[in-house]
Amino acid sequence: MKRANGKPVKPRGRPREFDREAALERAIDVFWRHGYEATSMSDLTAAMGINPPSLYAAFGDKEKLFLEAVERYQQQRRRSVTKVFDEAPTAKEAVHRVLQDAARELSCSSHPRGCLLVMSDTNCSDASAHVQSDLAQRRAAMKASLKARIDRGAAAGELPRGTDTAALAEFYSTVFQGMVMQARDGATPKRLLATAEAAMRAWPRSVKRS
Amino acid sequence: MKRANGKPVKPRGRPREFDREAALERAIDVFWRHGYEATSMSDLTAAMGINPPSLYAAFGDKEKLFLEAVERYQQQRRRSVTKVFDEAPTAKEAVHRVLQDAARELSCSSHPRGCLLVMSDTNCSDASAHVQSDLAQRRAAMKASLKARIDRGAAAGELPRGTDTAALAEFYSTVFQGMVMQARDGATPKRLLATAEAAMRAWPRSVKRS
DNA sequence: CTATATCTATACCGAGCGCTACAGTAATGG
DNA sequence: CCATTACTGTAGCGCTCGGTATAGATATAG
Repeated sequence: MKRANGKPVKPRGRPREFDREAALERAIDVFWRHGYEATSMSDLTAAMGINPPSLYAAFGDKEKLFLEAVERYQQQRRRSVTKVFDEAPTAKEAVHRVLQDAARELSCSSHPRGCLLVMSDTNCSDASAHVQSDLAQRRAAMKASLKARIDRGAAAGELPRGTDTAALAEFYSTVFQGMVMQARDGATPKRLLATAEAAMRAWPRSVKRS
Repeated sequence: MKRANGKPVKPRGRPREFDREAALERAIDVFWRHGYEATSMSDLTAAMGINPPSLYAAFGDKEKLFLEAVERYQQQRRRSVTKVFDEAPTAKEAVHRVLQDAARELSCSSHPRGCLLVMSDTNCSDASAHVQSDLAQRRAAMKASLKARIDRGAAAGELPRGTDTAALAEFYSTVFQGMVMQARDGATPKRLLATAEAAMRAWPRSVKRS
């Protein structure tokens, strides 16, 4: 909490006893496992180790808590993807590494299977339309950043002339989202890596037979 | 309703007034839109045009109704896929046509987006573990039948020696499931078809450079 | 110290959940 | 015609949902 001049403001009353960030991490885990609607407030309070009023005071309501969890989750993911995009020498190598990382992450045993951003708003009643559109926008942004990296490669002459970079980004987004669903069904890192390798065979090759 | 000897048994009391199959079709539509848990009994009775006791008498309970809806949905899908598998001259052509059909079906405006089998148990509480494992088995069976068609092509010499047909089936299942998620986010038939074409570029090519 | 602010825990709100008991009705078999 | 059967709609069961009012405790500011 800071003032407009940047100086931190000491909160007046009794300070919060639980660690807000740690509680948010617990919430991410529960939403990750069951999605937005199928996670109940009592699931959340139990996992976060706090009582309902503390949750509402700290996070607003269930929807705000979920969106904050999603934002935090996405920040972490974005960091790793951005790193790969920056460090990989070519667009192809960038996509390759992102898929390889995804294969490992999606099936990692230290957290729930799959991807919070892709899965958690799949089964919703009409009451959660706002959450659904928020996540859809985030997914669209992911796809756009992938396209931007591919466009950078295209501008560097890495791709055949006239390559449809939007379609290419769409294809690799599709493969990623498919890998998420496979991971949900228990796919091993090995099998996911094999799928990633197969997907890379679809990368456009220059037509050299002229 | 038939007796053991195959002779139809006339039901004794007052016959049901609504069309059981039509009601089941309506139920499929609702589950397709919202998934298993996010669909409420009142959603179902409203869509099916019947009252709760009629629903329970005809279908058992919510879980039985859902599983019957899934079975009927899958029967229809299986018919079309089996037809393509039988008629296509090669495994590659079979996979190609299945993906093209999927691109059209998944984004068809005459029914909900996406695929009931892939999506409807994504966000579940622990109470629906049985439904989840049932659907996971069905998805595994779909993948197995795809592998069987690819194996048939491999046996006919269509694929390079040593091709991992299980990995190939897994890859195209992954692409299909990814297309389902793209369709859920509003992908057009055109974009889905482009993704299907991209996926076909990953089909194994014989190494002819010797 | 007092006044204030915000924490904590308990207990509870109205609403909706999946499901069913009940009463009334209507079509059948004998 | 009557007994049987299973339909129909209503009304409500116990339970959980997301969310909150309340009361007591505790750390701050002045």
